[in-house]
Amino acid sequence: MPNTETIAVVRGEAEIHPRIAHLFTTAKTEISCAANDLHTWGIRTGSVQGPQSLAPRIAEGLVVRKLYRSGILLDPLCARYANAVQSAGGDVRITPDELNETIVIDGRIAILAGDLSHGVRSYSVVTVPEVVQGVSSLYAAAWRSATPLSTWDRRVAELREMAPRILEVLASGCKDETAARTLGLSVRTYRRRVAELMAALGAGSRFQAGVKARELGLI
Amino acid sequence: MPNTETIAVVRGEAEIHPRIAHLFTTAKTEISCAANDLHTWGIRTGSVQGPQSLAPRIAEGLVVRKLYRSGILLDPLCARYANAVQSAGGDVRITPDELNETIVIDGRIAILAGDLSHGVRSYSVVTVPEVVQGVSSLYAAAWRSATPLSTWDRRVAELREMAPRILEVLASGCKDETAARTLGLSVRTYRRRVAELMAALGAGSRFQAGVKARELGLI
DNA sequence: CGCCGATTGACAACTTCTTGCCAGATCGAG
DNA sequence: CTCGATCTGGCAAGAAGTTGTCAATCGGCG
Repeated sequence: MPNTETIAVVRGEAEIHPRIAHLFTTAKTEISCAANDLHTWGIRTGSVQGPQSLAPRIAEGLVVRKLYRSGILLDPLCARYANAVQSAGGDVRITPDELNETIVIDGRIAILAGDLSHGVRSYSVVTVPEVVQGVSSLYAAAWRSATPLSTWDRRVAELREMAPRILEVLASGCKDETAARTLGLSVRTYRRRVAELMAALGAGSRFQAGVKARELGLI
Repeated sequence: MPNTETIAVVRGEAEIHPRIAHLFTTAKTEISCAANDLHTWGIRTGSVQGPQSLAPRIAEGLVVRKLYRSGILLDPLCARYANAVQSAGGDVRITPDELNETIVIDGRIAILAGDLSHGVRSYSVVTVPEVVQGVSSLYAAAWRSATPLSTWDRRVAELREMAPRILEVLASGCKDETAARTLGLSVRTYRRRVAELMAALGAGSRFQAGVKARELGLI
């Protein structure tokens, strides 16, 4: 077998981001991407070109699918990016569930993001047909159960506006009564907002919500 | 006035870490440092030399004072580093309070860490005598109210060992009863450990604890 | 061997949070 | 102008978390 049909492990963003950028520019039929945030695949850092650059190729038939966690919609920058992908002709869906961060290119190459180890993240670049097929199936399943961006964005647009202030008072460690007063809301309404934030973050406890908010750079 | 007596603003770690490294090697009488974590001043990333390199100069009379947040002692690497500074002849104190991250060199230069802005941190490098004096005074006040490392470390040594597992179940979002069972503890004991963690992190709510744990890289 | 200090687990009181329900207010469409 | 939809705030029930107290256990020390 040609040695391109292997699994390569790449360590660190400096290594993986140029490869992704290259793969994105050479993709012919399909780019499918699942991300918990806009950092993993070099989008936030600008390592990958803006979605506008894909528009002509989408018009020519390139299929672009982006699957994101709902939590990222709480960040105005991320929300704007996701909408830009949609405007460029890409298809964007949102899920509240934790995602296995994945990229599939042309049904032939799959990139899977591993765990952080000593501050460095590993990525597996796979070209074995059976493995790529399996990863594609998993992606398709997650895609099917997700919700269109427009539906989610309508829901979180207002929440996004007040999310920074809510997260700030939550992160200050004070009680709901104090937080509500600080924001000029009733306790009930404040608690509604917190519940919405937790739902958007996919968090089952306030501790978990704090961790996720921090991970997403919302705090 | 010589233009060295100014305030310079430096943006980004790549800029500030080499300067700090240089200042550390040229310091004559005193290095005072306050850090909320071991990342801000380039310690965790290795940009600054290990504490052993200071030992000969400490023996010659260089005074090294390090003031850290109690939360960092939950990280074995950080705890080891702090103890190494102490072993090298430095003086290390611990506070549960939030710190204004500062370095003072020879009572003549002060470096203050600002807030993150768009993922980049600003640092102010100050040589104006009056300002440096004021910063030194603030540092001294925080130093006086802090506790020796040995006292704190005795307290958190056992907590440090089980902190990863506790933080992991906390971050999973499950209830205390479930978490306790997962760790093989009673609910009361689990809650004692969580309370100790929150105290070490200086957190008043679980949400705040989640944020701080994530910031410290404990999760 | 006995005593003492530390720790654990059970129980409980209290606080804080989660969510449902309902009345009233507001706003937009017909 | 009316009506329906939506949101807010108050109230409340229940769940989850916080902390105190006490009895039991264990290990170390004299």
